[in-house]
Amino acid sequence: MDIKNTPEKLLKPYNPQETENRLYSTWEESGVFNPDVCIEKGYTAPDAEPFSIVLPPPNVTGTLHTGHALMLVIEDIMTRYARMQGKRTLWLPGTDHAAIATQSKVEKIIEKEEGKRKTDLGREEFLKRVEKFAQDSHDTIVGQARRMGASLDWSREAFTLDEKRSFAVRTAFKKMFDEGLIYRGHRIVNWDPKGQTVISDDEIVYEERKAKLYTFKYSKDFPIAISTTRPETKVGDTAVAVAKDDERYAQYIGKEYDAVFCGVPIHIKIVADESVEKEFGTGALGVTPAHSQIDAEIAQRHNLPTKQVINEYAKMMVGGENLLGKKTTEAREVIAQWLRDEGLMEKEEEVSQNVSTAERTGAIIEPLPKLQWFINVNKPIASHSGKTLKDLMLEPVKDGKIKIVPEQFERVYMHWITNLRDWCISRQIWYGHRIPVWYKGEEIFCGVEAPEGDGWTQDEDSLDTWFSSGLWTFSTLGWPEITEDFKTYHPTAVLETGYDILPFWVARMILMSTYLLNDIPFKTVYFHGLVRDEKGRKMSKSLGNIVDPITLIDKHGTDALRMAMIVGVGPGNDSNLGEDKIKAYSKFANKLWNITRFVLENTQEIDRENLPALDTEDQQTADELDALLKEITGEMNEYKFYLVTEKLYHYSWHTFADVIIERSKAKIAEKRNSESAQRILIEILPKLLRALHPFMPFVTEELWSLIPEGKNGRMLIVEKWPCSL
RNA sequence: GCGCGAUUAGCUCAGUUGGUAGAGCAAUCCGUUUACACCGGAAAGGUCGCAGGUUCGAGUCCUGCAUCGCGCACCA
Repeated sequence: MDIKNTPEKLLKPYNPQETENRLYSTWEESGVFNPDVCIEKGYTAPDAEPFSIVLPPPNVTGTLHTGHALMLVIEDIMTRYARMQGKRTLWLPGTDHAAIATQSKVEKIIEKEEGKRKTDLGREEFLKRVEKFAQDSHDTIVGQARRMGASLDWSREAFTLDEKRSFAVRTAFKKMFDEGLIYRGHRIVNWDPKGQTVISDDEIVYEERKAKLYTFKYSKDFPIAISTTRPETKVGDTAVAVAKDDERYAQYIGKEYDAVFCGVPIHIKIVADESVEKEFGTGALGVTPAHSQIDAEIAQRHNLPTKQVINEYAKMMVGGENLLGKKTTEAREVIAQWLRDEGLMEKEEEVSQNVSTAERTGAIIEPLPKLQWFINVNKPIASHSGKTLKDLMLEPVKDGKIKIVPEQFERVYMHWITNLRDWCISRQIWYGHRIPVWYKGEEIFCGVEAPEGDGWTQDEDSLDTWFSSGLWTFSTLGWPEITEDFKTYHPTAVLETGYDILPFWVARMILMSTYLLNDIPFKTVYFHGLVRDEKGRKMSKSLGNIVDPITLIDKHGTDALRMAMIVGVGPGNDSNLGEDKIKAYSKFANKLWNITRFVLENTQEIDRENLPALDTEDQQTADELDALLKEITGEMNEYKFYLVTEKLYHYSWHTFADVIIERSKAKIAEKRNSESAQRILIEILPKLLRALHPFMPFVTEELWSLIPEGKNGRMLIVEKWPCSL
């Protein structure tokens, strides 16, 4: 065979390192990631159906991990597929300032490197440092996304804390404030004594620990014994609650007692409450309204006083020298010893209990009464015909306007919304959107801009980061301005993210969109699973098994990593990323390379203007491929990429290469229907490259540039998908 | 406590609407160096967690159980 006309590079194995960055630049410079350019250049019809995805913005807390890599791969597949279908396709990038996460990361760095605290630097200087860190992280992340081959429209990039998004946040806040959905109130909140801020229920991580359950009486003449793992809070008790129908205690209900508990005078009323279980412990519950959510609710029902005994630093606020100023853990021991000494202790038993800790700082949460901002999820909204935010969040999923893939997460979503409590949106941190509320004496002003006149001070708190991310599908498109982009691309087609983020983010986007726009934010939610190591363990710093996706790319190429992450991994399923699997697909890239070489070398003399007829055998082969393409197109539309990739892999290797190409060798050598054999080769190859492009964009684009279809036509990225259903 | 998922070849996992099991990796044997050794061919390997049920027929549907994992709640 004449090798002269074979492109030089095909004579060596496929080299992703030489190819990938070059091709990404070619795509980016040609502007095809931008749907406007695609229309301008005639790749997309001006009236084409829009398809949009907003990138779940990675936190600017460092670098991308394998979870991000998976997200980029799946969304890039969706985007490239839509683009090849001729849709007006936008995949919009951005990053998230991630308030608490970023701030605490920078705090840790400053403390480690300079031994300073944020208060040593002051708000302004500290924020400068955070912004510098955020900028660096952003640059890293953007570079990494490019390495993944992500066809994101960088010209539209957004940041949750930039000028436009801040304006959207203030606009949304004011609307909710004016309608009474945002309120300020004293409530028991999750206080993080280390981070010195409130956190939401979702930022709590439960850790199982061993604890001691103490059973005792407040004093010798107190009639009922109670149990607790936290005796130090008992100096703040104002009642004992028992079950209504508990005969043991019925005679005491309504009575009041005075006692001196470890030197602190307390006044206890006995009440009957429905939340008390007779069988648990002694069947009596010491009520500490200031330091327990449940107790606060009991206190409210019975009009009991609230007595705060623990401060923001988790230290005792009451008692004599033995208690005052002590940490809660120390005070616990002091009180336990006092109970033993006084002969009040009835029982001490080891129990295991779930301790609430803060996700970011690891500190044990101290429930405290605090003045905070909340979003009321149960208030009927006049502008939405009396529906509550909860209703607005439930409806689109119930009605099927929003589909969740895989389906089982719909129930998880419903369950979560149904149990939703008011959302605490204020945080005592510096980095983030400052609450757009100003005070002057008794006056309060809420506005998109600061009020006119002197003497106003802005609220010190900032907003929960999820407030701004809730607006993400439309703040990125220019809202509150009604832009062309907003009109074209909202609601977005798909929201693709990890299932662990469902309550945090997905629910909040639905809340914001349905309330502010009267529209859904996306039509489909696609959840991907966790990426674990090859042994199925969660990747974690302490295990030292974290894999950097960029290292894998350097070693095996982006296409190989992408395939390894997709093949056989259904939506919502966790996957194990082993290097063997990646190697297998880097071999596959090379196999495609050699397939193309063989086809080019063996079909050079064929007359493309005047193609010969196919013999029966090859005609059947052609029909089989069309059937396969039809099948996988259906699966693409159902997001079953794990099946499509497996089938394409198998077809390319074990049908096209092992059967069809092997057969053609014999036919060409024996001059038996050799023209038919050549024609089937040049028919199959371009179709395969098109179908594989969303998954393996680099090697397919490179090969496309070497075959006549690509040499004489457009880039593969803007070519047509090989099958229309 | 409530809910969800998993249990298939040595390992990691596929298996669309029920028709006597598949892939990758590993291991065995044979072959090939003019598309590709990042190759080809062959053989081997499974009572599809357990027990019932529906059915002509169940990995697939139903019930119960076991083990593992996850989420939510409780945690006096």
